[in-house]
Amino acid sequence: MDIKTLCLGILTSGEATGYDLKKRFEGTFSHFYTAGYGSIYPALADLAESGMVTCTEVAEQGKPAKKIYRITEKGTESFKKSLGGNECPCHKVKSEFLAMMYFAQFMDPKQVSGLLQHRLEHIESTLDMLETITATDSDEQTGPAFVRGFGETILKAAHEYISAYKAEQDNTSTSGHQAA
Amino acid sequence: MDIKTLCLGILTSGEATGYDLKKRFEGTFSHFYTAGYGSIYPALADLAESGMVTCTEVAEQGKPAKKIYRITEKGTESFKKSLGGNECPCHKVKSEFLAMMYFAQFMDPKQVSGLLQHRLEHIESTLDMLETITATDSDEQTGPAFVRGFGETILKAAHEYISAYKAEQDNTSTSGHQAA
DNA sequence: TCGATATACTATCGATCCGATATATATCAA
DNA sequence: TTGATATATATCGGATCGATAGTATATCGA
Repeated sequence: MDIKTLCLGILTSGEATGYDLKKRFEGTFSHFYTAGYGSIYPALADLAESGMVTCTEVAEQGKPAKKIYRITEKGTESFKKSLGGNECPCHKVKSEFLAMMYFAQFMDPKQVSGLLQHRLEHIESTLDMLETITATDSDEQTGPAFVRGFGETILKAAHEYISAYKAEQDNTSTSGHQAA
Repeated sequence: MDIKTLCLGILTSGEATGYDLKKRFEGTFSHFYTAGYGSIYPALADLAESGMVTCTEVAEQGKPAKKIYRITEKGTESFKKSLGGNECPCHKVKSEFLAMMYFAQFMDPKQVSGLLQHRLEHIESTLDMLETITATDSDEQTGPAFVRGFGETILKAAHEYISAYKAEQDNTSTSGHQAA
């Protein structure tokens, strides 16, 4: 499931511009997939070239021309095929946060606490975003619902774990000494 | 926290070859960071060139020569500095699994069930690995303990969520119709 | 004893991808 | 009027990664 395939998948639910796709990646998708313009535009160009999507340029007053992409029948076929083929889709986590935490012994407690706090806030804002989407989108398909629920479950578990650890840590370090 | 920094960090706990580092990435680190030889060897070469590590080539009977890397004082300094600097370490998930599940409506229930099953097994084996490590490593530092605990928590939450969904799904699809 | 497979160790290439950046305009707030 | 912010395009250089290759030993089953 590379970016090209994923873009194709999103386009099955309706036409979109590159900009629109980016919005999607910043929203519902942000908790399990990231993609910037540097990936999206080349992907769309490739898809257009191989006939998976059509591109219609629409001139607009004052604004730069839009390029609206629509999936073709060939594109839909190809998308379904790539869903069926590949047996073992990977699930990768690349966390600089955990990498840093692994070396917590090299940091002072205040910094560690800040790191944890920062992560907690990030988790909270992602959860808020997921909730907003749920409230808005009333007729959610089973797939998107599963993925959103997965995100919520994992984020809540992470939040709880980090909170508990942080509380313990903050207690230990304040009772023992006074920092500069 | 790029691969170079991370390799440097691992080397703070003792000398290692590129092969050793790969083993580390396949073990404790696998649930939050991945790195292959294509990243590790160039990283080590860079680190050696900039004086962060030294490289000692040791000829061995029958086997190819080992290159043992050791962190220098400059390297240790640099590592601590990079831990202190950067404010916002990211935590990214890139999941082909969730990307596919998002489009579950395009797949037949059997395939979805297989996908979920496969993921469950993968989670189970990762959990087993983490447990084995805990059992082996008796004096675990706070950092590694936090990271391992984080992994266990998240993996267990994911397992529970997927199991519950799968059970429900398998029930619905078998009672309703007979597949070809 | 032959071939397969695993372990130990090195290394690189091509493809992919991604962050940062540039360009343009319109609107909204200070 | 200055400067954010939103809409929309696009690309480049660099990071990274998966796959692959090479070399030697040891074990294990047929």
